[in-house]
Amino acid sequence: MKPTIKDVAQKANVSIATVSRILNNQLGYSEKTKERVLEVIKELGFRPNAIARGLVSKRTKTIGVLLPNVTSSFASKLLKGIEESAHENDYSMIVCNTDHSGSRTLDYLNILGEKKVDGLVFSSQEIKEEYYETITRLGIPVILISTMSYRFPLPYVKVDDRQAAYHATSYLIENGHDKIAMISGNDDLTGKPRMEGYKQAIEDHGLTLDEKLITYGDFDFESGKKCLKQLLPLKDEFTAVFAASDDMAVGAISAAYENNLKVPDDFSIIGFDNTLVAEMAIPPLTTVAQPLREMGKAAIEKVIEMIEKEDHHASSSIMNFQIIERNSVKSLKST
Amino acid sequence: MKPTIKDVAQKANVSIATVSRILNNQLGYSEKTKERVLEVIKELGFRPNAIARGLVSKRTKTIGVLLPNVTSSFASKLLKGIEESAHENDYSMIVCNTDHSGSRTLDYLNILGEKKVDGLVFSSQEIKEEYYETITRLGIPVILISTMSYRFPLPYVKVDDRQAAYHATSYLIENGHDKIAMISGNDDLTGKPRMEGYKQAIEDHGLTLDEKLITYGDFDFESGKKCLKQLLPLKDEFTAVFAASDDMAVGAISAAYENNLKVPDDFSIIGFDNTLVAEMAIPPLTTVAQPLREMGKAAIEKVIEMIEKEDHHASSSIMNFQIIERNSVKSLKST
DNA sequence: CTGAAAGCGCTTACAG
DNA sequence: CTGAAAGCGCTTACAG
Repeated sequence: MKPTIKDVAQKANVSIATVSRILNNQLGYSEKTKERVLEVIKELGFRPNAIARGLVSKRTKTIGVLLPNVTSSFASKLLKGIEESAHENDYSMIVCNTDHSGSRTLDYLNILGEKKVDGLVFSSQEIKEEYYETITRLGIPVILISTMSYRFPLPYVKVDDRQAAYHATSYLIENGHDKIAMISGNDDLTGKPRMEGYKQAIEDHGLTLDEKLITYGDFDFESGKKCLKQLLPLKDEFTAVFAASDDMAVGAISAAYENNLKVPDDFSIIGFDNTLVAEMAIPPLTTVAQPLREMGKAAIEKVIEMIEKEDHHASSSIMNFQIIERNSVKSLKST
Repeated sequence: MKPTIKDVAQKANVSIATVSRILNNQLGYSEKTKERVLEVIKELGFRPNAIARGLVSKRTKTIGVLLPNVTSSFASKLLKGIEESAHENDYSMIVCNTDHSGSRTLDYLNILGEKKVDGLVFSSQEIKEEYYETITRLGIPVILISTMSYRFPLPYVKVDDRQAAYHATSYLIENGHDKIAMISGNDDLTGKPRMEGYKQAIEDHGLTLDEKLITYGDFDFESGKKCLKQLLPLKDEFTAVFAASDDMAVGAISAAYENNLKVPDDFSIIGFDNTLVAEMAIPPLTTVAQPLREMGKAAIEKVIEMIEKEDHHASSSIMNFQIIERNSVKSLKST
């Protein structure tokens, strides 16, 4: 049997209260007993039972992470930042793939509640009323990543999508493109603001918006392919495309390749996120970078602060984006 | 305050034992009291505290998952299979990024032990003696994915790397390539058997092995680039390359692109894994598929069976690989 | 069919 | 500086 606190107390000739105090770096024991107890602990290979500890302390040192899709390169990079920072702070993470399903999300929320996670990180999904209700019922702090809610006042960590999209589009325009298509997301969360930024940039630069050139995907690779195929008949009406995610941008490049079109010779493309696939693409993808790792880190630090201060309010953070120039955008200026 | 089992017992006029029985679908209560209790539970919005439950039942319904790198496309796809299957079986997963570090791995193993996970999934890492010792000490079942150990008898789920590599290499040979370079992994786990399969295929087909054409990476994108650059001066001495991972294959394609070399015109390449990046590559990558999702699923099912049967022994599974033909290999036959 | 009680392995007042 | 005791929220013999 694995040793418990009782075993070490007995062997060290002290009460379990004393062992507990030593374990938790509290006051109330002599240096001598501390040494003795520590020695017994090592001797026995004793490890405190976090479950028992959690039951009384009401802290499990674990955080629930909800994502719509673990497989996306967006999630991969985010997860890395979250994991790193959680581990640094002695927290573990339970990761949940919601698959964008409402019932799955709710289901997970309840499970996470039963498992008494100390806090929640919720990424890239709209906060439905029912989610908000059950989160509130759970009574634990939440931080949103790459999403926010006007209705529900939850703190978030994100980039200003509208502004970032504005810059991405402007970048294309500054490179001499005046007919720009868009592969947009189909949601209100990030799809819409990114599209608005795109439209605004076109307008501000005195170009005319062509709604035909706007196409809607779901941020994934396949949808990027599909969108580009939709755009194909209109090939002569644009010279560049702005994709609302790297995965979609790479999908577009892939569909172009299938149709013997080359990027950036036949058209330029700029992505969004700066995930690993952006580097991996042929040609390497010019994109607007979201600092995914830092965002994960910031989110974890915020929840932990909320947990430890027992204050479920936190400020939100707008992180900086940045345009990473690689080889998928051709300048039309010098030609 | 959140309702406890006591609250529902009181309100339903029964003992907590009865509530517990109903909660756990045991025998020993009338249909009438069951209904009443269930109603109270709903009324109060009662959810059992999994921590308290875990303390007495010794089951937490959570599994620890250790991976060297969550960001890799290999891990992404695997994680998806693991998550899906865990959730189907009402288990949660704590994911741990070991970063290939021994101390981190050990650290995590201990934390997972303290948190009383019911089982462990350990992927893509060598089992060092100290790992094995602490795993044994924890007394919970483990399943290995894409790794195994001759010294320590732990059940695993993997593909036969040697055989798969043999087939990948043979595939190139059958397509008319007789000078084949390799971008190998630098470890004994999967790197070595894949290289052996490669060598064997070359030998069996009566070709001559050229050690100069073997180069060593660490399975990641960057190392694939680096390896291809090493191979560049030898460009005329091979027509195809076998890369031990898709990430490295894509890295190689990327480095080729930088050097104005085209795949598959200037050389052919076959990868290993069939992760999402293989589909995303330009050209789409021909590769030997590991059924990553199924492997994750099989692993979870095995641990759960071990957990529930309280028998820490399980059979290992060799999963089937498959060559997925896409566009990165050119046939030299018809030319 | 049902309840009282012990106990899981800890932490935390309380008392000395 | 230290210990006895209560209690966290459950499950599980045991007894009826």
